[in-house]
Amino acid sequence: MTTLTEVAQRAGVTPATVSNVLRQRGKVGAATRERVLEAVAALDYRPHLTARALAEGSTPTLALMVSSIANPFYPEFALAAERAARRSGRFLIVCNTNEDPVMLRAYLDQIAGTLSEGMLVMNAKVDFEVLRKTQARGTPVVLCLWERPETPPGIPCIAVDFAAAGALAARHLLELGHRRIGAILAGGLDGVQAPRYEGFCATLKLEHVAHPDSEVRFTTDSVQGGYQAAVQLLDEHPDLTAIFATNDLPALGAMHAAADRGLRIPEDISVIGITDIQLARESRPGLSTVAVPTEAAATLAVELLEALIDGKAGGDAPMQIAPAPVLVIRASTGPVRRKKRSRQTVERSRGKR
Amino acid sequence: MTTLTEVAQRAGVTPATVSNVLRQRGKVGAATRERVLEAVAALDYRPHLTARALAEGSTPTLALMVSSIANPFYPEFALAAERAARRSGRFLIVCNTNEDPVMLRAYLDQIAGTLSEGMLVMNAKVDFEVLRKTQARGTPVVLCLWERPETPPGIPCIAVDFAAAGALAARHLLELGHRRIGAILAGGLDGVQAPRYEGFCATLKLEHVAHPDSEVRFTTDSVQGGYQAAVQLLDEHPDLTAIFATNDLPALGAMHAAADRGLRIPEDISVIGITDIQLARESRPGLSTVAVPTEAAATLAVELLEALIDGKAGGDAPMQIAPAPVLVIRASTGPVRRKKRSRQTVERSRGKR
DNA sequence: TTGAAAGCGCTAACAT
DNA sequence: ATGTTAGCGCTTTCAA
Repeated sequence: MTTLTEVAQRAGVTPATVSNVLRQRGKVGAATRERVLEAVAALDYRPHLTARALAEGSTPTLALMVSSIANPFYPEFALAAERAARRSGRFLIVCNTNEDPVMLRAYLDQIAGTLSEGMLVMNAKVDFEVLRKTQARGTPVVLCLWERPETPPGIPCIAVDFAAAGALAARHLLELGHRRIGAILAGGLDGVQAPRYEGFCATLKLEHVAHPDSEVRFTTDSVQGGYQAAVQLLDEHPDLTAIFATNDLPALGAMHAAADRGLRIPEDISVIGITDIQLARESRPGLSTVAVPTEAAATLAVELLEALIDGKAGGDAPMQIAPAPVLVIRASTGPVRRKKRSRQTVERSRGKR
Repeated sequence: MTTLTEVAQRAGVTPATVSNVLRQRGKVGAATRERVLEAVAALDYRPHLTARALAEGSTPTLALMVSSIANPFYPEFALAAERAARRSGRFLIVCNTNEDPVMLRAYLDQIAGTLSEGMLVMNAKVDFEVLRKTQARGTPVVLCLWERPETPPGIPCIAVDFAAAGALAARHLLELGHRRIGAILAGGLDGVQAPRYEGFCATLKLEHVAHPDSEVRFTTDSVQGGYQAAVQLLDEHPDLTAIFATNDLPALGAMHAAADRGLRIPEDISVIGITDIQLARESRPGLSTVAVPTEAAATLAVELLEALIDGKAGGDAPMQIAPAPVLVIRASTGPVRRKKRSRQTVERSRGKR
């Protein structure tokens, strides 16, 4: 490994001078500058970022904590976050906590403030106390996708109005004439996706459309989970004309379930999700969904974190609201058909498939 | 931020002693040990990994260069790599080069040997010279998925026999009776996926099954690309009874194309891919594919890199071969149906046999 | 068993 | 315009 000192020796100057030309600090004579650059090139020198970090008191990296890279949404977010980080010359360390709070804590303890200057947290269930402690120790923390804009968590964060997303989905289905809509909630009533369901319910209520508890299913945030939930819903409520899922993955599963039951989408049943992940575009039929501002939220999160790092904002920085979710109509939703499906139709199609 | 020195002061000892108890070096009296630990707890001390790295001459991180996190295969690989890295207490920095060789170079230049001890490279098109230079500068590099086991690249690597994967796919289709098989090659004849296609062709040839050039399409490694390629193939060669794609994403696209054309899968047309990404399991019908040993390759890659870092292996380390790909039969492939095809078609396939 | 001291590679006052 | 000096926080001989 070549060091600054070696470059300095070869160029016949001191390390300080080399550092100056490298950092573009100016105040270096053109001649020496030349010699230094020549030496740098000749020795194939690369600055040692760790040493620089120690000397400067900060590392050019940000850490992103995700609960599960397996979920296709995270890579999309991570990609956007990395782009934003690179804009200010920072690297991104992706840490996968596997939904494990212990792992999250371990990461926070180990890399916050040492291997990285700041932490982006996307974890579903996080103990805010742990985040506050990290913050108190001096490393800025930003919660990336806070789902309740109406109640700031007391930690710097980017909020996304997920309730509005749920409402948008509900409104879309209502406008298409649907009145019997099954719902699939990934995670449960106390989970991070609950606000989406609340927004959905509120809109139905507003329009005086009944939505009995028997028409909701709680499941995991996966295609698989959505599939099973939809199977139950479809079997127990053959009069459903639409299904709303709080996330695209389960919505995709619901589409599969409907197809397996011989139901045509959207003629027999409409399906809508939330997020607009890449897959939603690529499914057949294309999944109607409510797009969440992934890119914008990631950019805002990085920018907020950087502001905190640079001291331009404090731990009491106001919550920032990401752009509003927008409805994306594809082929999985359509007007309700007058001629309702009868029990028999269902049985028949089931047998056929 | 609390430093070692502060802890030492509070415990009434020197930094060296604190370091010793923290590193479990033994040789510290039980009493002082107690006091030190107490001070550590009281001050909520966390070692500064950057400082430690500088003092020790190495950072506990590995970098993984991927060409595009957007491709769902990479997160799966990254997840496995991270797990393996954590086993030895290392963190993983994920660097997205966006298929851009300049970005790759920039990352290599900046973080190799400073922010990370070693580099895992998964990029499709890499300039080996750049990798060798990095290696020469002292930072180990491992190529994660070398696709030509028969010709080692001269850089430490994990090889996956992709040609065998292509052969397996071909054999499976042949055994089902298919004789007219369209192929979709993501990337082109000089791309990283070419060996898969070569393996496929070789097997067909071995069985004397014709595979004219007009029945291949080159496209991008995406659902979209596969869709378009399949549309062409299907339109121009209505007698095709199966489609082989060099990767799961385009295979999924091909399934969509077939469905859009009113073809039933696998009754009218069989589709098979390579890799076995999560999506292959979740598609409808489930995609038959040839599973690549993602987890094993990632683990091997990390272990090889760590061996290089620890000096247990040199830059001339032998190429390691990952476990052989295995055929995964799901619902997208089935026996050829004679009656579905035109008379002419049947005769033609018979004639070729 | 504990302490003192040197130094990892770099940066940043402060001198000259 | 360039050099000198003093660290950043930690580890690690080598002494005591």
